[in-house]
Amino acid sequence: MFDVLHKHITSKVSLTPQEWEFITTQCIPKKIRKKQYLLQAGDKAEFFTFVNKGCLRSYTVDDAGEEHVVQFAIEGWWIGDLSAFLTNEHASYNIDALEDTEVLMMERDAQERIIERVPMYERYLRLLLQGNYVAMHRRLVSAISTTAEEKYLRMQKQYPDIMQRVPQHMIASYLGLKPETLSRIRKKIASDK
Amino acid sequence: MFDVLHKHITSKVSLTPQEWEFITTQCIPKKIRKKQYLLQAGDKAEFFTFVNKGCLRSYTVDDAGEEHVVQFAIEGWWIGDLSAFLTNEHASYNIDALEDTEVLMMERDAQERIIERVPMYERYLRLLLQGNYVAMHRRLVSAISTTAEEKYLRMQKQYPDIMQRVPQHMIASYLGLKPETLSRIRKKIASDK
DNA sequence: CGATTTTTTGAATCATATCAACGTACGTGG
DNA sequence: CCACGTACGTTGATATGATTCAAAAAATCG
Repeated sequence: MFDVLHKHITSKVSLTPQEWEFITTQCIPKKIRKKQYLLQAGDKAEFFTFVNKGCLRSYTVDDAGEEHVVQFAIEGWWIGDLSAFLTNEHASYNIDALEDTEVLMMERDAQERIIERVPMYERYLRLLLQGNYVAMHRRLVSAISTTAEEKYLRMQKQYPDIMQRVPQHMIASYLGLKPETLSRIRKKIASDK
Repeated sequence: MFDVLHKHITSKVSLTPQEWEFITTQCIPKKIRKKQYLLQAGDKAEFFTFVNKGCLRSYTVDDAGEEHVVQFAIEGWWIGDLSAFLTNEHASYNIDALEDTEVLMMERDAQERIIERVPMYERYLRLLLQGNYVAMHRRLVSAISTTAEEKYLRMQKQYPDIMQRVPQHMIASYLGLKPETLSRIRKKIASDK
């Protein structure tokens, strides 16, 4: 049940068995069926979520009613509206399941309890935030300064596992492209070989 | 000399006079002439910089030799290669001065000394990082899902002060546009009124 | 199996980039 | 302080990349 999380944390920091035991007491396991919401825009963002199995996606809806995928998360990823979680505000994203999914939910208070009891946990969170920050920055530079094809190739290289399991039109959305455009790019790449 | 920084920190957290005094001892004031580099890609990112007066910009250079402006910073802003600073790696950005500029430089060790002595300083940093994160996220969504004109208008709304003092082609670069395109957008907006 | 969603394809259109030329502002050395 | 050279911004013509709209083919779901 907690294997994936244990592996993830101990790949970054060391824990004593007691510390790990405590962390597990703070997680709320939950199963989510495909298409079900985990979080909706406007909800209080009371928790952050670790994916044990399955696949989730977060997205915003703009004024024109268009969905924009913000993030995908598969096994071993955290997902949530980080800025809302940190600032204790209402979520501006929706999160839903693209497959039947098992997650561990951690409430804000639970995070704080862990930080108090497990000194290395704060470092783990900082590393997580940093990694997130760096990845987002790369994505921003790519979004601003490359063509659609380059964006697609870059994503394929960086997240090959995700490409294989999420619908193509959501990848298009993540990249800021129209589904038709992505379809044509794929065709072109295939024929280039 | 330290007024701007004092105002900035105390707008987010409270400090005792002694704490503030200590912080000032950890800052290295420096003057930078227009066009001079503060940091070059490949340098060790040993410090983070607070702008007292003037204007700086950070940018990357891509494989094709094109510059991409990552950030501007005027009075009251921090600037640096945050990911390199946090991870203690080499900078991937350049930072140079767009005007004659006065900064306070803070080394990594200095930040750590302050964190030790001034408990609220860590919270200040966290708030800074969060704000940064949220702003970057908005910029990303804007980059992915809006037209050139919308990006320009959004930036004008969010950073009117910066628009007035940096060269137009750098704003274009920040937005991921060509200078000619930005010129035409401005013309169109002016005539729409 | 039928119904719905997703992907593909085509043609027309729109937004932005490119290339080239020109005018203007700017700062730099004489 | 002036004059020259370089940067910068604007404009026009054209090319390219991406979107839009419509429809058909393919995949998935119940």
